[in-house]
Parts: sequence; C-alpha cells; structure tokens
Amino acid sequence: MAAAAQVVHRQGAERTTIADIARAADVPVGNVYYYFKTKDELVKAALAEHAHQLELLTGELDRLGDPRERLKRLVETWVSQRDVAVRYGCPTGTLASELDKRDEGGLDEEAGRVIRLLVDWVAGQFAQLGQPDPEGLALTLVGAYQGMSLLANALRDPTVMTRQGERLLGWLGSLPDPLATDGPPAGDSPPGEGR
Amino acid sequence: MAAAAQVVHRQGAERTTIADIARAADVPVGNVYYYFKTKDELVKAALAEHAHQLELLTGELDRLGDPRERLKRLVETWVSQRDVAVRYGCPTGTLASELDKRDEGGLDEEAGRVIRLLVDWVAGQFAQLGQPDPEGLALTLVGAYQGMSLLANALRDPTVMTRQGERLLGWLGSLPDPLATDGPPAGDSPPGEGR
DNA sequence: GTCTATAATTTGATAGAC
DNA sequence: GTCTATCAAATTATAGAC
Repeated sequence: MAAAAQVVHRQGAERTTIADIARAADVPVGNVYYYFKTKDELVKAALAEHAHQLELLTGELDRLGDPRERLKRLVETWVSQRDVAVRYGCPTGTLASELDKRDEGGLDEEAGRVIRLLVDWVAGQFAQLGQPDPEGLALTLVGAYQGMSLLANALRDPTVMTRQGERLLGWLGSLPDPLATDGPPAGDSPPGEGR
Repeated sequence: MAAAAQVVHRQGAERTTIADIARAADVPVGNVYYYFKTKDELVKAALAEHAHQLELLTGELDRLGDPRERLKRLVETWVSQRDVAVRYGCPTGTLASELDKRDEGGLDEEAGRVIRLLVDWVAGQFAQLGQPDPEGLALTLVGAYQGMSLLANALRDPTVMTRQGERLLGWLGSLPDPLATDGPPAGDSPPGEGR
C-alpha cells in the first residue's frame, strides 16, 4: 500500500502499471494480484493510505490546545513539504483530479471523501474559533492549499508555497479570538463530528 | 484541435485514445495521424487550444477600462462556467496536473507556460492598480481559482464556485483605487471573509 | 503464500489502396 | 488528402508449479 501510494503520486494512477508498484514493493507482479484483484483496488488502497497519513497528521495537531495554532501548524506542514508539492503536487488533490475524470468504478467519489475528511476537520477548527460559516472558511483554506500546490507544481516554483503560506498564516493570525475577552469560554461546539 | 481539447479535458490525457479524438472529430484514426505524428502532439494541440481560448478571454477583458473591473469580470466568468468545473475541473489546471507527472517529452513545461500566461495577465492588472507585489496577488487569485475548481470538482458541489467567487469579488472590491486622489493605499489583506 | 510464464486485450503507430 | 487494415508493443489479469 505504501509503494502504491508513492508510485501513484509520482506517476499518476493511469500511467502507473502494476509492474511499477510491484517493483517498488520488491515483489513479483503475481504476488500483487494475490492481495489486490484489480488495479482499481490498488488505487483505492493508495487513497486509503493517503487518508491514513491525513488522520495521523490531524491526530497530532489535535493535541495542541488552540484551534488557531492547529491551523497554523497545518499550514506550516504544507509549506515544509513544498519540495514534494513542487515536483508532484498534493497527493490527494492530484489523484482526485485524475480520478474525477472517470465515470466508472466510483473511485472519484472515494477521492472526494478523502478531501472532505480534511475540509471537515478544518471546518471544525474554525467552528471552535467561533467563526461564522466555518465550512466556507475551510473551503477557502483547503482551496488555497490545493491552488498553491497546483501552481507551485505547474510553475516548478517552491517560493509559491512559502509566499502563499506566509499569507495564509497572516490571515489566520488576524482572526478574532473568542477566548480573549468575554463570551462563553470552551464547550462552544461538541467535540465530535457534527455532520 | 477543438475535439482534442474537449475530449482530453473530459477524459484526461492518459485515458484519451486517438480513436476517441477521431470519433469526436468524426474522422478515421489514420486521418488524425496525417496531421499529428504522435499522441503527444495531439495533447500539445489541446494545450494550444486552451491557450487560444484564454487569449480570446483576456483580449475581451482588455477592452474594459478599469483593471479592477477586468479582474471582477474574470472571476464572474469562472463562476459562470462552474458546471463544467464541477464535472471536469479547470481545463488547463487539470491538464497541467496530469502532465507534470511525466518526465519525458517536456509537455509539463508546455502546460506551465499556459498557466503563466494567465498569472502574468492577472499580475499586469494588479500592477495597473498600483498594488505592491502584483505577482504575489496574481498567484493568490489564480491559486484561489485552481483550488476552488479542484474542490468543486472533487466534492461535486457547484456552490463551492459561487461562494468562493463571491468572496473573491469582495476582496477585489476592497482593494484601494490608485485613481482616487487621496491617501496612499493601505496594506493588502488576504482574501479572508469580510468581517 | 510466492513466483514464473503466458493468455487476452488495448492502443499507439504504420502501410498502402484509393 | 482520406481511409481501411494491420502490426508491434505494452499491460491487465490468470494459470499453475512450487
């Protein structure tokens, strides 16, 4: 699964052959088919791998006390991974973009679900910050990330990531803090998913 | 070329076969090879077609007197084409994303050039507005477009385009006007939600 | 479970009649 | 210039020995 995720990210789903993944995992092709009946199942496994990495990241960020700090750290993580973004784009975004051009197999919806995972988590942070329209703000932040990744990749320019990352950090810093003065402190929104 | 541009946009470059394009153009496959020696040349033609459409659009917008108005119309054009973005994403952006995963043929740089065409034109408008760092603002605006297109596509939600488009229009409207005789423009603020 | 060999299909590209 | 027929290579998937 790790080999599938990496090779598919670098070459794209369509260009990647089973032999490519088998070689990366250092196993014969026949062995791959023992665990994954079709190529689509391998792509689905790559998506699941990316979803897993995302959960590891948000799980780590959740240990920070301040939602604003979590979002800032998220942006900093994106910027710190700029070299891979410049070369291959966002793993989930580029894969979603490719899979969305299919109309068979339903792999496109699978990709959408992984993206929604991130959008929902970000929206949760904005909600905890007491912001109106947290979903809209989440779409803005995640959209900015997808956009700067695509541009950095297409223009082969890592400074796109650093410059736009700075801008996003400034924006997050300018958001009003509900904990600052009056108003209900914590417990503003339920800790679980509200969807 | 028009058939190539449309089919490649809908199916992606890798998934599109010469037969697909030939069928869309209503000619036999052998005929296609008379004009385009390889499949890569067909993809390059599709890119050129998108670049041509972009030049038609900016040429039209250039006839407007106010640079700010040009940018607003650009955003409105993007939003008006939301249905195609929801289904297939931005033609140039998705193609660039796909081609950037290749390391042969140099088609990736070709895609980057088309994106740069748009970024440079937008930067020119910001420069005419007297904005500092017009290139950075252009990357922000074009990045926002690429990001909202990708999210609208992945989430199959046209309201992403309308909502984020509204936000961009508000941001453009808040920019200081250099033609107004009074005070120096204030520092730029990132495209956050108006408060 | 692992691996080699191979079947079955698709597809980029060409030959050659018209 | 247009079109049909076809080749050669690549690739998904399977069969079957170990």
